[in-house]
Amino acid sequence: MDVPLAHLDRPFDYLVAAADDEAAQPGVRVRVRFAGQLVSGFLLERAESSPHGGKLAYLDRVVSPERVLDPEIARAARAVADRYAGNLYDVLRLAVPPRHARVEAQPSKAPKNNDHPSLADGSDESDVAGHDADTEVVDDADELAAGSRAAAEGSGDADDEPGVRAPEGSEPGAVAPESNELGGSVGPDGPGAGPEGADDSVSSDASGGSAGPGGSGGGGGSVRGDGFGRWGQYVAGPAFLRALADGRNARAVWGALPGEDWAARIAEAAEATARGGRGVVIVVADARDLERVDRALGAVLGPGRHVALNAALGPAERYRRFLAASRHQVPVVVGTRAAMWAPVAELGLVVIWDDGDDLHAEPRSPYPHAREVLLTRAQLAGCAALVGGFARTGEGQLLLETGWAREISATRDVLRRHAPAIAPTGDDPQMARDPAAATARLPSLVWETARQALKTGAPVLVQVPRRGYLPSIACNDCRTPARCPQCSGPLGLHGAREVPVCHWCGRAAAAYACPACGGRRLRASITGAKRTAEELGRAFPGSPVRTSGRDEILDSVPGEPAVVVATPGAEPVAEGGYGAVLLLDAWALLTRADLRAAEETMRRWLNAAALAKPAAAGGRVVVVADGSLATVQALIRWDPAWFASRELAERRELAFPPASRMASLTGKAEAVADFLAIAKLPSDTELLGPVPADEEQERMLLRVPRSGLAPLAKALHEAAAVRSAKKAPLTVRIEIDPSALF
DNA sequence: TCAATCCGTATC
DNA sequence: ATACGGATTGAC
Repeated sequence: MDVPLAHLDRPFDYLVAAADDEAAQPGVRVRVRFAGQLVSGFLLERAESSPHGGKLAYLDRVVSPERVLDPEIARAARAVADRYAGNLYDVLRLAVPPRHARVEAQPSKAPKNNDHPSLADGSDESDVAGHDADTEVVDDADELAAGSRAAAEGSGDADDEPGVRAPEGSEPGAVAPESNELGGSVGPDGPGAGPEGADDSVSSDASGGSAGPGGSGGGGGSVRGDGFGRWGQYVAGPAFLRALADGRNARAVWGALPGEDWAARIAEAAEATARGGRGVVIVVADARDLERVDRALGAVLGPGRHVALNAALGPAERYRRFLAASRHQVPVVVGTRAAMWAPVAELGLVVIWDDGDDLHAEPRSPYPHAREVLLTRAQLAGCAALVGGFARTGEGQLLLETGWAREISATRDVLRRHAPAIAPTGDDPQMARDPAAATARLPSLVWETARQALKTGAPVLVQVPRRGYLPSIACNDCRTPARCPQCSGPLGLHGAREVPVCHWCGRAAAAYACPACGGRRLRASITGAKRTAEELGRAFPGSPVRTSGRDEILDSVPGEPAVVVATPGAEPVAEGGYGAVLLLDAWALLTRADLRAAEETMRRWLNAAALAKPAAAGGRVVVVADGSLATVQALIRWDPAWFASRELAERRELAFPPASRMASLTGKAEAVADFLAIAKLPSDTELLGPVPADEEQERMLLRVPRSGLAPLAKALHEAAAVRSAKKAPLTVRIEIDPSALF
């Protein structure tokens, strides 16, 4: 029910009048009288009786017979709300788009074609008009128990509900189960799910060699193909597709080859799943990626078999496409973040592409991340999952290390055939010190590489940093980022003060000395250097300069000589691939005041470098940085797996997420203090802070071991419930896995 | 002794 | 949030 109070975050039972009996099915929107006023809600479940002692009221009305809340979504939403210490209704608001009555009434013409005149829903009959509940049948009125038990209160008592049985310690919401057997074999078995849950998921399968000899990674037409097509280039690729077609719940983390037409690969995976009679949900980060997958799906599936959900759609079109999925007229849904909640019949596969992109983090309470939502759905539904990207996140690595998922990647051999030649320029202190005027001093390798590429008739991509990164500090001598000696949080310089202060715990590090070299002097990091790139462009008068950035993003550029200047995430695809990719943002990226700085740098570099031609076709990548840095090493060798494993190991050592889990509490100082006084935090909770936040607020960070997230989330939600029950005037914002950790 | 008010608690 | 009940206070 649409009440914002944490202590009312549970189902309530109502009687159903005989007139509503038919329409009042699980999943419909309802209006009920609650505490004297009419509120909206969803009907979760019908039941014969209620455990509620007091008197029951009648459902005020069924808003519409459309069953917009799929039971699978309802269960996942409850799990996600629990994981994020949020209210179920807040999650449902994200999951079910606002109703559009006119669209709902229109004959359900499926998106593009769709022939069958759909199920004849006698919806004309079920008008929601007048009905007086009171008179008629008081006694044999059904009662709708809104699932007191069914909603998987997670905690409550030990009586769990059949569907949500999960192995001990392997909370679906948690990114990776603590303990687990072979990937997926322990997953709960949905009611009519396919063959017995057994799956040896992606067994290694050496049949990869038969890949098409096509060579060039460029998006050359043929998408369809022989057997497993391009998936054959990956170890375990064919096995994965076979598992999808057979309806087994294989789960994989996929590192795409440079130049890969990844959208086509995803479409093929979707097609295999749909061929096996199951549904697919695909989530990508932005509209450009969506466009690519949309096209690829159209090519592979044919018309009318999928819908694309885009945040930019108007309410009517958005609801129309949602209904197409909800009414099971299409087996495949692709979209940006909000599509993570798309209902499909018989969920068989969830896919997320480039899960490190911060657009996957939902900005509305309770701030669930698309990867977590999709993996929770996969876990609960016992279906397959694919986490793909050129880069690999710490979370992706964790899925592999815990055995929850298997790796899909190419052998070094295959990789070598696809990768561009990548080289560092070596550290360039002048560049670092004075980026704005550095053009003349750009390492000659950069110039040479660009010039040669243009000469061969290919475009050149220049990746430059965006402005406005948070200033952080690093050792002036060796540039090791300065971290708090107490809690390993990043240090920053507040105002003109000279003493660095920890962004996390607020402690001043007066006597800071660099742990790497002992240096005592600190320097602020670089901000932007766009001008550098513009000057660079002007240095090649023969070639046009095109820019792609926040204001105007280019989808693609032709395969002709041009200098393309782009900020991370806005790089256009080049027809036939870029002859050269120049990465000029090393220091700005690497010294960012974010604990994910290195991972994010890697992701952006790989995403840009993946657009280059293979080395054999002349593709070159130059990164302006010191080749001895681990991040640069990983790029040169195109080894995101090595990098992610190293990164995760380091985070384990420093107790950073996802090796540990964090939550943040933000609010007025008194409110945060009150909250903490009430909360019964698990004993292994570590408190960091408080640290000042915006608008006279402060922020407290809580840290627990990775396996301890569920109890922490529960404790936080309970504390919020106590506070809302006693009408605490000042609110505290709870964020689990806060995205901006600095 | 009754009525107006305050506080705490439940809200199906 | 609101709405209700039971306790409390104050005036007749």
